[in-house]
Amino acid sequence: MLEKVVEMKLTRVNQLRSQVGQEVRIKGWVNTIRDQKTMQFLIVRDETGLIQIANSRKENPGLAEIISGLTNESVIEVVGQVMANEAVQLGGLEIIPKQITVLSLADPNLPVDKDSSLSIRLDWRFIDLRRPENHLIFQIQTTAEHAMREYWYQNGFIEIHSPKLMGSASESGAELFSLKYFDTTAYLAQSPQFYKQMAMAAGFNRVFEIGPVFRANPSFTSRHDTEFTSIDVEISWIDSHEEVMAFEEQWLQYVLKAIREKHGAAIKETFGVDVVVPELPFPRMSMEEAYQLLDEKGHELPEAKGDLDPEGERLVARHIMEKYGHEFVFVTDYPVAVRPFYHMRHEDRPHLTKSYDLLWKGLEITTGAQREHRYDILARQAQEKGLSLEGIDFYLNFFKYGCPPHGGFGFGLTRMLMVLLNVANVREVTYLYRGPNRLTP
RNA sequence: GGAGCUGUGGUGUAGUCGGUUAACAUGUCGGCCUGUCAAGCCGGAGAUCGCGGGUUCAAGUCCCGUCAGCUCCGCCA
Repeated sequence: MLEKVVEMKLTRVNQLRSQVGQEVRIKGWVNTIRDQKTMQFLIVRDETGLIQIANSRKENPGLAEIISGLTNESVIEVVGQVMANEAVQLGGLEIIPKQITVLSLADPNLPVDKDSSLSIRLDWRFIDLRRPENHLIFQIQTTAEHAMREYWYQNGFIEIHSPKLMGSASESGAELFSLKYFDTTAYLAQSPQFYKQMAMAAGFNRVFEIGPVFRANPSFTSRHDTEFTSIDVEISWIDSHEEVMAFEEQWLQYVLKAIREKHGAAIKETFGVDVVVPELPFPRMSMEEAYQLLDEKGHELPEAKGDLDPEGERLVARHIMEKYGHEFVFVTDYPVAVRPFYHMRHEDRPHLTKSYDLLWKGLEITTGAQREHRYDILARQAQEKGLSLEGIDFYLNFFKYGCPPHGGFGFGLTRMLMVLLNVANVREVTYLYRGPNRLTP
């Protein structure tokens, strides 16, 4: 008899409705204990939902003792009969237990709860992540990445995995983490930029990578971290950055459609956000136009010549929403001064790059551009930016032996989730956050 | 790197112009309770108020320093 029980198939909580009257076996966490004199109630939680377990002390004193010894968040196995019961507010279902096994007894003094500060919740991230809304976040992330890959796959992209250990910097600007590497120094990649461009020189035509990047910036904001997942795309045979934007908007539309179909209702219920599948094309606004707009709106322009400050980005986004009813906007043609050396410049306006940023609800989620693929021009632009050619020799070589015109973009995965779900901090949507003051857990 | 705010039992908070045993909720522990469902009721334990220094007869409460957290700016995805 006992052996038969042990062999019984595991049922997930969300399948119990179809098992009324049947004997089932479930496993999960103890969510709530209501231990009364005659009746005992447990709420057990698994990844799919909550179910009440109801035990009569008189009828089953042995189980009563086990239940009285339970603690919240303990992991148990319950074998029993599923009963429909209108009186049960939790879905009208309950299990009358026959056997309860404690698989992992939890210390009753939990160090966090859902109302704890973000910092404490991050200290105890594995407990915090048990909450269904956190499961949802990572289910959405999974759907997003899956849809991205589907789209790439359907469009002939090749996936690459570029090294994260590098012998030199890939881009100026963002600072690098350095580490001891045998008898020399290595750097953690702050971007797969150079290596995805290498794939263009290698004739891969179209590539993508989803991978970690590292930035040694002491950034104390709600949208920065020192390690994050970057989504990178690079495309050959383009004539301008417009083609990169055209790709990105179609790709994003596909991804958001998938997210809306699969999680739209849950996102609405849990985060109160309507997932909008964006219409094509996304609105575009040149940096010059953006500056004019901000000037008209009386926004004091930042000293940094030619870039938008966060407030400026929000104002532009609001304007686009009012005028076009669109959540996205491509801001294009950034001045040379605020862009890296490898961005191609406009032939007729050499002070402007063929580049763009994508803002979603006022937050920057992408930087893209057509790259400069002509060796001499690229080397000259690098020198103008004060880079030593020896340091990027390996990179410049990509353009020396025949390289297609190409362009691409980098996209922040957690920033996308943050904006999608309207959460205030990237740490909430990052599995394990890394920042200037956090290296654990 | 710059600016601001915050730092009180496990967790979340209150603490009024500085004044005697630091309060409340929740969790936890014990007891009670014939089906609960954010269970309820009674009782207990638990904080020397981030840390260091100062002002004062007296400091959680004021000042300085320091550390930590958060937010914004800079940097960027």
